[in-house]
Amino acid sequence: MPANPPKRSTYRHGDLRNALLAAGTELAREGGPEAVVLREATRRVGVAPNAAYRHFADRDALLRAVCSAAQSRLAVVIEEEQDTVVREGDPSAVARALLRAVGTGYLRFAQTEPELFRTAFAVPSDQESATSPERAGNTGLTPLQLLSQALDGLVEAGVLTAERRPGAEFLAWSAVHGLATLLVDGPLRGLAPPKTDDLSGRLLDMIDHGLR
Amino acid sequence: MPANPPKRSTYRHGDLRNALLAAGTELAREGGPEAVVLREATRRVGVAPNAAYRHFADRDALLRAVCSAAQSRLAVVIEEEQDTVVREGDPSAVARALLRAVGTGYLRFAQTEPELFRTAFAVPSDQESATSPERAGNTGLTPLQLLSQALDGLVEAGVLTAERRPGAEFLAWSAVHGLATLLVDGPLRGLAPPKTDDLSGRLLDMIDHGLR
DNA sequence: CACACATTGTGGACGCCATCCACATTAGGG
DNA sequence: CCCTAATGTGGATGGCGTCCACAATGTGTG
Repeated sequence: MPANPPKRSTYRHGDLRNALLAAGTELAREGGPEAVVLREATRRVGVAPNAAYRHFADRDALLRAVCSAAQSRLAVVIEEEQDTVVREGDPSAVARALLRAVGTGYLRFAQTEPELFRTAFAVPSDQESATSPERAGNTGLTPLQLLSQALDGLVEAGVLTAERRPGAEFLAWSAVHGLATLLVDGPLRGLAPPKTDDLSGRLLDMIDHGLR
Repeated sequence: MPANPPKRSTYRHGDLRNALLAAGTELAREGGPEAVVLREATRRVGVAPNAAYRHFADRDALLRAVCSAAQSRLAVVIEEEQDTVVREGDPSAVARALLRAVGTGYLRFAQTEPELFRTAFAVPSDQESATSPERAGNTGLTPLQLLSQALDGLVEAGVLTAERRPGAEFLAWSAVHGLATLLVDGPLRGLAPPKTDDLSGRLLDMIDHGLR
């Protein structure tokens, strides 16, 4: 007999959509996308299962919202990483450091919040959703847009030729995303930080070198 | 009242484990890992749901078996791609072509059988399972081992220094795997073959160039 | 050759989940 | 102040994974 269920005094909750989103995100953080379960989310919020249907069409809609929130978190982590870059001196070095920061932040997020990272990519996206404001960080840019911006910077700084620019985001993204998933899900799971940092560094070198 | 259910004459099935594995693989091919459902697999085989438990500890065990089968398919596709490489002339060119074939086969599999590809990486693996014979192709090597072999070839041919060799499989794998998932699950979903081939080619160039 | 026993398949039940319909409660606008 | 639309509740349905008891069958032993 749990006295726990956070009973409301009011019949209305007042902010149920956000509360469910938060609960769902917490579930995702704990157990990945499979753990985002409607009934459990409503339970945690202290509301009947059906109440969720007033705010989300179905479980998948909730999962999509959680996914967007996770992407937004990822964007913020990348932004934080980019904020540590000193923007003085050789412009081409700065541009390269800003690109590198995208990868570093991406990989840091994957390793710090593996389940949330998995959730961020659990629902198939497309070109549209990859630029949806819901998935943006503090700068208003999504992870993909932050990457694109960094690559534009490379061109401006003359590090990358305009000819090689189109589609370069997908090459860089592929490499970083691939390593992230191998570290989180794949055979590299549970690799210790010194080794992971080495691999990450070498991968970013490969991009830096191979993109040109 | 479906007259369909393939009734057996014998009480014993005879090869239920394999039949379930085949049914599960078919489900995966149609709908990815989530579609690998015990009850549906038993239904297709014409057996009671519980019968599955004589051969698999639980649903997850079946999924793991399907996953291994999918990895094995992937290995075969890579092998097929490598078989098209003419092994004459400049040894370094051959070595590089053999590495390229790994990537090409990998990406071809992902695009040809997207759901099966997703399933192949649905269950978290580790260093051990990545070399399990269950995941091997006709040569007895798993996808990861085929890649390692190709990289060893690069060193032998003098294309890659021994110093850069250790861990190189994870760099190359990251890039290819990342692109594959972006094409299957991510924002590149539904990209048309001419464009995907272009991207794939450029990615493999990036690896070829950036690994050294 | 018969019979006990381990193996393999069946039937039925339980609890969890997503989802639907009908109903209850409440906030706000006419 | 009351009517209506929005929001939360209760109860039901059907699917799923899994467990237990039981039935059918293959097999090795005396």
